[in-house]
Amino acid sequence: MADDLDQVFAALADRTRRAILTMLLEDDMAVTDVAEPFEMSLAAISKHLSILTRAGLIAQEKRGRVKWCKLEPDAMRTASVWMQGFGQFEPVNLDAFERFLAVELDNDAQPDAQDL
Amino acid sequence: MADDLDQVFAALADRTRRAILTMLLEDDMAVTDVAEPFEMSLAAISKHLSILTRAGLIAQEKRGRVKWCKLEPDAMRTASVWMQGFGQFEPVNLDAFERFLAVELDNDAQPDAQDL
DNA sequence: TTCATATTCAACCAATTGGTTGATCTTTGC
DNA sequence: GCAAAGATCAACCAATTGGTTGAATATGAA
Repeated sequence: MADDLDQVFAALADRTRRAILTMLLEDDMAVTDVAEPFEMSLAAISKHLSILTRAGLIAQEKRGRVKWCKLEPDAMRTASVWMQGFGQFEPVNLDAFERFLAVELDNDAQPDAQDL
Repeated sequence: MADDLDQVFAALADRTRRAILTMLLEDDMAVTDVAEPFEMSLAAISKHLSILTRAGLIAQEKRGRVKWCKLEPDAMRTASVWMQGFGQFEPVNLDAFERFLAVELDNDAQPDAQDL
């Protein structure tokens, strides 16, 4: 029922899942390692990961007993193109992104610190 | 609790709301006119519009008894920048966008046709 | 074989979402 | 003043979401 954009935007509309994507930007990770920084059960993270997978934002590949998660950056393109139609955003401002990313990493990927 | 990105992405994760934004791309509209193409109560559209407003994606201004809705394209910039960090998207491909928009207009803004 | 590790499944729960209907409020036109 | 139009509010409902816990299912290591 829900189209691709529904799933991509819905997947992105959660702080935990965005933090996961940001972590995966650095490197591929196993499910347990993805879960480590969060104050939340492994099962919850597992659910988040399947939502991200269904949206096509990540891919999961099982090797042995470990399931590796890696970013699928292509999946965001359609959504990104959709959004760009609504403003004349200057072509990728990487500086702005780097600054934003730093903040996101502080706020999201270290829930212990933010929840005080 | 939910930060700005939460609200923007959550607002975009709904076909009806995306259709509304697409309609507003053409021109500012009154609430009743926004509601007209949808098979849904005015109250439902009113809720969608307040979600879009809370997310900062549109602004509503009351003139007389009519409330005008207009796009606030700036609000999407932060989200767009966030997304662009995950892929090396070629600088705005307007052709692709135009094609995509045509499809969105057919599928979303004319629910009668799509629901057959 | 046996034990531990990696991950998911299943059932449950509270909160949120997207919709409805009917009442309400404000503004306009006669 | 009064009725109609524009829009929201309030109460409700079913479905979904984001989390929990405990059991189940691999797989790897000893």
